[in-house]
Amino acid sequence: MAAGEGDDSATTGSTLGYALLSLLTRGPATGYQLTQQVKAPLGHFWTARHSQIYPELARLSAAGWVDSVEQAGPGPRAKKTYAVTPSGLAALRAWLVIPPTAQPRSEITLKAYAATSADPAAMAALYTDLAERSTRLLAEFAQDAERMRAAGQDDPGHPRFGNYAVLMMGIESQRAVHRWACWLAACLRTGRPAAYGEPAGD
Amino acid sequence: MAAGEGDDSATTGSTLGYALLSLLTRGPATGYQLTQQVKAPLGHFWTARHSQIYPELARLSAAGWVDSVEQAGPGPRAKKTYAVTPSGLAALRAWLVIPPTAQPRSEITLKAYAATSADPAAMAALYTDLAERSTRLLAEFAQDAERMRAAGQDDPGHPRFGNYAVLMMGIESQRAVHRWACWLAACLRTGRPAAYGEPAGD
DNA sequence: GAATCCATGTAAAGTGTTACATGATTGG
DNA sequence: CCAATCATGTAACACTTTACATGGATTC
Repeated sequence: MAAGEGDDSATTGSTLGYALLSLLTRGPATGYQLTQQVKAPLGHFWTARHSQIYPELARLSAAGWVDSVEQAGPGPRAKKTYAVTPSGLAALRAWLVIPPTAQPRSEITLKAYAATSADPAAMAALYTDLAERSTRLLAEFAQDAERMRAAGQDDPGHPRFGNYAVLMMGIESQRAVHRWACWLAACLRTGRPAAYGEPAGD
Repeated sequence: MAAGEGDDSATTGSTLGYALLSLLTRGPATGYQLTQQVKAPLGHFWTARHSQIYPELARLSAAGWVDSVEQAGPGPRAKKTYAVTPSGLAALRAWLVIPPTAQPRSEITLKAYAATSADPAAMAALYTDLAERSTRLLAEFAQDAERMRAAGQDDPGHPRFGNYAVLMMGIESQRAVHRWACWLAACLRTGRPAAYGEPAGD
């Protein structure tokens, strides 16, 4: 430990840092490009704004987990293209196999918890809308999945297999949301216990 | 607007505030009791620590959305039992019918995005563990659901119908996680695209 | 010439976790 | 007597969102 620079294996990263490293394993990118790439398919399960991404890239760079090269940018500042370093990849690999503990947060489920306090018709409309939204998303995701399978991305050996895996989770989640929202809307509309799995006029 | 106190309908609450109001619609409770109650079934989709709950109760009280009565507590401070006020209930009802926009966050899905960067056997073990965990949770949730149905909580007219609705979402979510984790573990174990819906020796 | 995209950053405010701090009561 | 439960709070830190700030290049 001579100068406190370079690959210090004692450094700990944030989840956002590992998310950015994951994105950079697809290839070098600028902060701006990462901001776009985090939108899909990762955005269904993880989001970050540019205001969070730029400082985090600086931290990753200070930790020696990414390298950057500067080019003349369009604006007043230089454009920086980042790439993962070997120590960054090692850190990512170590983080990946740690079982996650974070609990999910779902505002729509929280609202269901208090469903009986609100107007039943308005709440039923909320969950009917949600069911429609999930139908749209499922159609969209199914198309994406078809395209990925055609490109061989459903093979675990493909470098972008992770994109396919995340999309599959999106499909499973939206199927779950759709079934639940249909059931809940039916309950609230009729005012009586509804059976599960019946689309009921959707 | 005379004194700046009482029910000021312009006040805006945080999601946590509405979560606490939702819990209090089940009946008056202390901050400590709310801390316990937020664990299940709501805890599968929303959590909060006591350090967040106590200050939020103070804010709700200042907004006139809850009332509190003090009793002699066991410790150095008085024990406060909170109850929702009519203006608090009105605020909750208004919030409930606003369509939520917050995106869910899932660390386990984020890790899947970078699955190909890690050791396949270690990653397969991670998702096999996840599948086992979801199996355990599903058995637990099924029992809870059975108990609730026996108590008539599956009726939208029951005051605790929301507990049942949240539990149903828990069941749907865990089913989705189970199918996905089994598929992903099979992919990583065999190194080849796996078919969906086959439990594959679980 | 107006809008959008590319591209980078900072500041302030809000939300959430971990740790600190106190003390009575109950059961083993 | 030790541990857990009941019961309430604060402080410091980490994470996230919203808003502020700049300015070139491209397209309508």
